[in-house]
Amino acid sequence: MTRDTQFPCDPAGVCMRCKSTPPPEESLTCGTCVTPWHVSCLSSPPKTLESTLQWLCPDCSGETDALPVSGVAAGYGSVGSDLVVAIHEIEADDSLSAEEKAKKRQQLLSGKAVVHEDDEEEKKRKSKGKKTVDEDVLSHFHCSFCMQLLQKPVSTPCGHNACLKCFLKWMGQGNRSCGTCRSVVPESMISNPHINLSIVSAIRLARLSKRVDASTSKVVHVISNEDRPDKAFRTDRAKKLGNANASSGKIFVTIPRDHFGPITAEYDPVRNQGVLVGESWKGRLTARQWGVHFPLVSGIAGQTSYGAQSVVLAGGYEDDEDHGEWFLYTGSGGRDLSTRNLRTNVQGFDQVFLKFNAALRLSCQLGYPVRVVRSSKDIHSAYAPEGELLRYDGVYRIEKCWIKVGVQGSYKVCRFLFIRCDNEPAPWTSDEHGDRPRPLPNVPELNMATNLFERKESPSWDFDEGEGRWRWMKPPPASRKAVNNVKDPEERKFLRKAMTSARSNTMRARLLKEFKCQICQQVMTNPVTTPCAHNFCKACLVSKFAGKTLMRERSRGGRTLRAQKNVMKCPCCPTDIAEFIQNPQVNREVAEVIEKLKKQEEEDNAEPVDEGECSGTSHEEETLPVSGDAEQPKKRIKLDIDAAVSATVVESDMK
DNA sequence: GCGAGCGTTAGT
DNA sequence: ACTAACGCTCGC
Repeated sequence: MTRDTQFPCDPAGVCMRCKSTPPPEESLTCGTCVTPWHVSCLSSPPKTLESTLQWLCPDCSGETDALPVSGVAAGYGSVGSDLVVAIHEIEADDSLSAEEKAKKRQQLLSGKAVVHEDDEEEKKRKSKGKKTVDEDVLSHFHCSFCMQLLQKPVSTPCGHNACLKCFLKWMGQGNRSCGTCRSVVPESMISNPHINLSIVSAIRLARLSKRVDASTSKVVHVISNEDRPDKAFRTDRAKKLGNANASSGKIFVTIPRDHFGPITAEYDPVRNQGVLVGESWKGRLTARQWGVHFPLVSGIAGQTSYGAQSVVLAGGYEDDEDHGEWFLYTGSGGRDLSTRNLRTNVQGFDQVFLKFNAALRLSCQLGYPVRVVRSSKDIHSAYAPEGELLRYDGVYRIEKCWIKVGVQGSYKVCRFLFIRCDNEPAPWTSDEHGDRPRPLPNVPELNMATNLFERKESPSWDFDEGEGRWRWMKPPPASRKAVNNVKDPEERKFLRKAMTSARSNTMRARLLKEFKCQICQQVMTNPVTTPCAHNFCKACLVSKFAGKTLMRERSRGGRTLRAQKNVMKCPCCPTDIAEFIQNPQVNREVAEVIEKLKKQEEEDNAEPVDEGECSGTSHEEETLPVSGDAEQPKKRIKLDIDAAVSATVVESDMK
């Protein structure tokens, strides 16, 4: 999920979005708040000279009020976002007045009308009297006039903050002093007030964090994911013991576990391309990391009353019959697991349409696309990948399912007829295009089948003749997977604590960075804001001009001339701040926020994390793989003549 | 190469 | 809480 957040340039002229310093020709100053912005980082930069001259920044034009809509479901046109659906629902509700609708819309967009769980969390937090970092920041930055959260904040030399509008209004009434303390405000600030960008950034960051909290806290596995290493790993101790799966790694895609259909680019923040047909992975752990098939052992991913999302063909069941574009799959269960060794196990009893088998049957009934992964372990299949790999082969639909007696003789197995229905060609073909609807194959064993089930309703995923591609003809099922997948309550508690702590730590660090003194580059102590809206430690600024007096005595040839004013340039810009230097006042609101953030940091650092609580997870391994070392899937390279010539880099699975 | 012996995850 | 699940590694 991407969030289109726009940021202006900071007081040093560095774009807060791309962190570069734009040259003057790429910098645009807002006509209203005189804030500089980096043109190439604007989502909708002005197109004509005229509009450039009258340009209003996203803050002043209200552009940022609109939350970007994301998370459009795969293949289902432009509809499908929960947010869009919710807004449509509000609009369609005749029982609401226009005003009520507007209010509901606003609540929705500001994240207030989100999940009940979060409300409960919120209540708990409030009852405990604990505020989050962002709440704390927001609560500090009130305008001294309107008492609302600062909008385009300006800071007076006496250290008080106000909205630009309120400030201008006050001055427009003929006042020449601070609305809070009645100190005189210099004429230069009245005629040319500057926005205090440090405060702007702090408020933006705090707001952003609130939004992120509200929108992601429901999908906990994505958050807890961040504590995981990029690679799945095993500890040395675990290896010695033969403990295969000490920990699975981070999930790189943003789909929930119960996501149906292809994994498209919008779910792939890492590469922004989605999972392509033909991509392969070393093992189940890495295949899981790219979201193609979540279970580590089970061949079927699914839920009884919801449907099955994916299957693996690994040759574990002798009855499987693979014809590439279609195959016969055997259900799960019915095995004698007494020795707990799955691969050597034999059928011990009949399979029934329960659990995963029921999930597959439901996907058959509703015509859902089921992701198919082939494993090189399937030595009987001509279509299995070579090398020790798992390969994503695209989506298939289950057309029929039934029960037959398995090849092992005395026990019944569930059978599923899978037919390919993907928009990308299968890895074993040289076709340019994906599948076209194909007739049902002849399946002799159907003559012996019992409990035959066929789809009667129209399939959810079907071929659109007009568009010439497969797509969701009915909306894909909304994800039901919301809550933490960590079941152990202790582990859950620990993760939750670690998560919130980590998140607020980052937020705190980022906020503190926004309050850096432009002279010592440290977080400011006794912050002062110049009339040109640059922030420094009081001590840094004063010492910078130590020894310099406001007036300069001049003498020539023994004669004393009229004293001349000393020019003292702001360390960040050419503004003369000599007057301000005479009596710089600490911006108390900024100071308080900094102090609180620092205090929280100290408290957190003093509180040791009990590692014992999370034994067996990431802390055992000494040599944890680091970020950037993420194992990316291999894309199978299609061999054409040109490629073959330069194919010294052909992937290992092509030998 | 086989299989013991373990591991994690998630459905129910 | 229980347990099934087309896995994984190491030692024999």
